[in-house]
Amino acid sequence: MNLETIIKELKAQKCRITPQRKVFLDIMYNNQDILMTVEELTHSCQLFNSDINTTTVYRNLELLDSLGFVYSMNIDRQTTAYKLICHDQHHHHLICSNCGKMESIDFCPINSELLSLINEKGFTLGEHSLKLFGLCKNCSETIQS
Amino acid sequence: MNLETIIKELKAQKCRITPQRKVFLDIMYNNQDILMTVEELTHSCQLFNSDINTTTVYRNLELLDSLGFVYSMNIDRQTTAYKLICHDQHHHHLICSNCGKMESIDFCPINSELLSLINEKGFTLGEHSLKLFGLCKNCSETIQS
DNA sequence: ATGGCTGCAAACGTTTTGCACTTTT
DNA sequence: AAAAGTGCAAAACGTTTGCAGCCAT
Repeated sequence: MNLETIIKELKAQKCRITPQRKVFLDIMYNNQDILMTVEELTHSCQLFNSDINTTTVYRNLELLDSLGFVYSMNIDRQTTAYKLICHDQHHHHLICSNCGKMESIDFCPINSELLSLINEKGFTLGEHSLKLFGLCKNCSETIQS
Repeated sequence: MNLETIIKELKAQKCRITPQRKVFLDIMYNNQDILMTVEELTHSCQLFNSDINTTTVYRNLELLDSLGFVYSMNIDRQTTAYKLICHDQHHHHLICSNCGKMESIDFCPINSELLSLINEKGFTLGEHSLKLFGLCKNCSETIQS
């Protein structure tokens, strides 16, 4: 899914593409592999448009979130980080415990053995996600040196 | 892993087992399948000991967290929920999107196909977690009626 | 011209901290 | 007796909201 698709969806919702929003969307799109805090997002946006306010970042995050375009997680006790969800298709991930980078993998764990196990439990399967934590190539090299 | 093991570990860290802490640990242990907010934890603790303060709950959560015994997640934009991590062995989970209940499954997705894929990417595997979201038996029956 | 978007400042709710006191060891 | 834990109140922090003005459509 590309940026144009997201912008099209926003326009369909009667949202306007202001300069601030455009910069925000660019930043989110260009960093779709990493989790970013509100502070980092604001700072990155300000490199392109000095008029962007933290409040605006929050409001734009909320907007994207309401359309299901945002994935967020606590990175520590009082910091939440965000990233864009650009699901071309369904994917599972390698996640670097050091830098937070997510890399998609072309592998799905759902097989017949698992499905029959789920059935036995009376569980109705919805979304699923396989997350493999560890160190990405880059970080494991950096940390060792 | 049982409660005694956790208490033993706490004592090894020179922590004291006060009445408040004991109640807190009991509550965490007895609710290890569900995510609980600080408010819920405090309220539950107060049913057993009216002297437990929110601050104490926070401090005990932090203590357990520092020993790696706590799993936490944002359940909405401004609420975090916690649960005890009692890993007898490594486990994967069915998670009910409605009630938050986690049920362990005896299945692991790591196989040779996946391992060679990870190797190709230069990724160093650490922890991994398969989460299957959906509705537990109980909730799917309740919701349909 | 309209209605959505923004920045600012103030408000809000959760989490943390300082301190005096109590309790476990 | 010493060290750790507690409750309370205050502080700190991230996030949200109200409002007046601005700007994309």
